[in-house]
Order: sequence, then C-alpha cells, then structure tokens
Amino acid sequence: MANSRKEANHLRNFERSLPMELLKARESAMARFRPMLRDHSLTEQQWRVIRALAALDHIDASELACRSFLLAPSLTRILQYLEAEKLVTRSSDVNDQRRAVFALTTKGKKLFARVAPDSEALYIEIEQEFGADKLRRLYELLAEFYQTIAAEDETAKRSATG
Amino acid sequence: MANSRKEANHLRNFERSLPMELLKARESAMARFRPMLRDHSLTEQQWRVIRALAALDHIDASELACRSFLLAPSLTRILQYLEAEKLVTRSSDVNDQRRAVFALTTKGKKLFARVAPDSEALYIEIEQEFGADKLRRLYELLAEFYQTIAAEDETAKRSATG
DNA sequence: TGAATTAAGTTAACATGTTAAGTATACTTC
DNA sequence: GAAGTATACTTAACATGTTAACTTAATTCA
Repeated sequence: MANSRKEANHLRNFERSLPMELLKARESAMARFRPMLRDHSLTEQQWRVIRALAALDHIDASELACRSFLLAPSLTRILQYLEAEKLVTRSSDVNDQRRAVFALTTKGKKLFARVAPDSEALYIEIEQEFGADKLRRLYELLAEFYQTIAAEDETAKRSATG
Repeated sequence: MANSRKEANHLRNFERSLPMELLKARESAMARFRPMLRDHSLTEQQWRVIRALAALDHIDASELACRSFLLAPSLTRILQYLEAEKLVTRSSDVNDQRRAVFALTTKGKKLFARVAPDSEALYIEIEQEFGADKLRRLYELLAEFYQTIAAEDETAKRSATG
C-alpha cells in the first residue's frame, strides 16, 4: 500500500539524514588528510587559515573567517595559537582600529610550502580513485545545494562576501 | 600557457577544498535544523543518538556509535547526559559484560515523537527547494564517494558493520 | 589453566563548534 | 558633537571532535 511505502521512506530518511551523509563523505576525505596534517603538526582548521593567508596575505579577521569558513570564536583561538607559534603576525588596520589584519611570517610561508605539495598529492589521489568527472559533478551539486539552501536564511554568521 | 593554467587550477583547489565544500553544504542544511532542535533543547548529536535508538532499541554503544556516526568518547559523554536527563536507560549485555546496552525511556520516546515531525517537515522543505531528483543524485554521489574513498583505509574508528 | 592479547568503554587533554555576552571602535542622527 | 546604534572582534561556557592512555572483560593459545 502507498501508506506503508511512505512510512518506509520516512524511516529511511531518519536513518540516513543528509547532514550525516555529508559528514560521512567529509570524514572519508579527512581521514586521508588528517594524518598528513598531523605530520606537520597542524589541525585541519589551522591549515585552512594558513592556506587562506597564503592565497591572499594581509586580510582582516572577518575576511579570513569567510575564506576559511570558521566562526569568529574559533578563528580568534586559532590565530592566537598561530601567533604564538610565530607562523602569523597581527597588525591593526590603520583606517579602522577595530579590524585586525593578519599575514604569514617567513616561517608560516615555509610551512605552507612544505604542506601544499602533500595536500595536492592527496587531492590527485582522490580524484583518480573517484574519477575526475564525478568529482566535478559532486563539486557542482554541493555548490548548487548550499547556494539554494542557504539563500533564504542568510543569517550571515559567516558572511557571504565572496 | 599550460603551466600557468595548471597553477591556476592548483590555486582554485587550495581555496575550494573538497572537505570545506562538504562542510559548507552540511552547514547550510544544519542552519535549518539547528534552531528547530534548539527549540527541543537538543544538539544535533544528541538527536542522532535518539533517532538511532528510536529506529532500533536496545543496542550497544558500538552499534550506536556506528549508526549515529559518533566517536566513542563523544558518545560516552552524550549518553551520560541523556541518562541524566532520563531520556535513555543503560544496562549490561548478559553475554558480554563489557557491552553497555541502551534504550529510550518513555520520556525519550515521547521526545522523539515530538521532534520527528518537525525534522521531517524541514526535509520536505529542503527537498522541494533543491529538487527531489538532484537531492537523490547528491545522496548517490555522496555514498559512492565515501564508499570509494574510505574503502582502502578502513581504520574502522566508526566500524562499518552496517 | 594462566599469561598474553584483543575488544569495549571510559577518562583525560587539548582543539574546535556553538551560542551568548562583553569590549572597543566606528558610524548615525539629532 | 554627544547619545544611540552598529561593527569587529574577544571572552566565556558548555558540547563535541580527536588522539592517546587507561580499565575491565572476553578471547587465544601455549
């Protein structure tokens, strides 16, 4: 009957939620990256910040939060750690004393240069195993999904400037 | 030149990593679920545990970790909380004293019955906005991805029994 | 059977996620 | 130009993520 089929579908949804499927996919990828990052004594999030600064140096915390997709409190702690490790320097925006501007130190740039090739190697590995076409399609669907779903409720915790 | 195009691609990869794209998609969905769960005083992870127990009552912690996709230490803390809230009961497996077996209390079942419709409503909303076909395709790709990528390194932190 | 090993949970320690409140600077508007 | 508001962080508090060490019970195997 249609009714019992509908119930079956609901049960399947409850056991296989979309956030959890996204998490599983993410975790399967991170399971490869994490050991590599650990060899460089970095967490995933620390690496995201360093990567963002390597792509565009001298940016403020808000822009950094957006590009590394971190919430402000997490970013504050991570930047304090990276500063302590002398991987990053902090300065104030001359035109707006509220803003803190960050940049990689020489040590930070060297670290990025060491980690980047290892990261790239894993990407290539994943691309080869999963297939370049499917991977591209997955990227597309993911982008389309979050653009569609996050469109309305723009609470903008991580403000969508880019 | 081919060389500079290759570099451009690498840069794009560094700014748009796969784990981060998966995280963004996940976060866009969670941004809808979290307020609803908060209205029921539940975190996402607590809800995953309750949902797993609602689907299959009287299961041990290992099975629960697998089905809710939580690491053992997180699950331990969550179950301690759910026990304290009298949403869940704990007992020992008769045949294996190492195993802890959990079940929903009446209060826990009632909570599930209240939250489930709200959760389902959000799923339907998302399905309608994104499109059922694309959503199905996304589910497929995600499953295919983590089956492919996690296949080799089966460290089995969250053992893949199911 | 008893020592060695494995399996299931727990605890510990530190990093991040999440929400709310706090602080200082910039802006607005009267 | 001073009060009110908004912005850009920061801090606080608690929950979870991650790894490693620890405890206890089951299993293996000499």
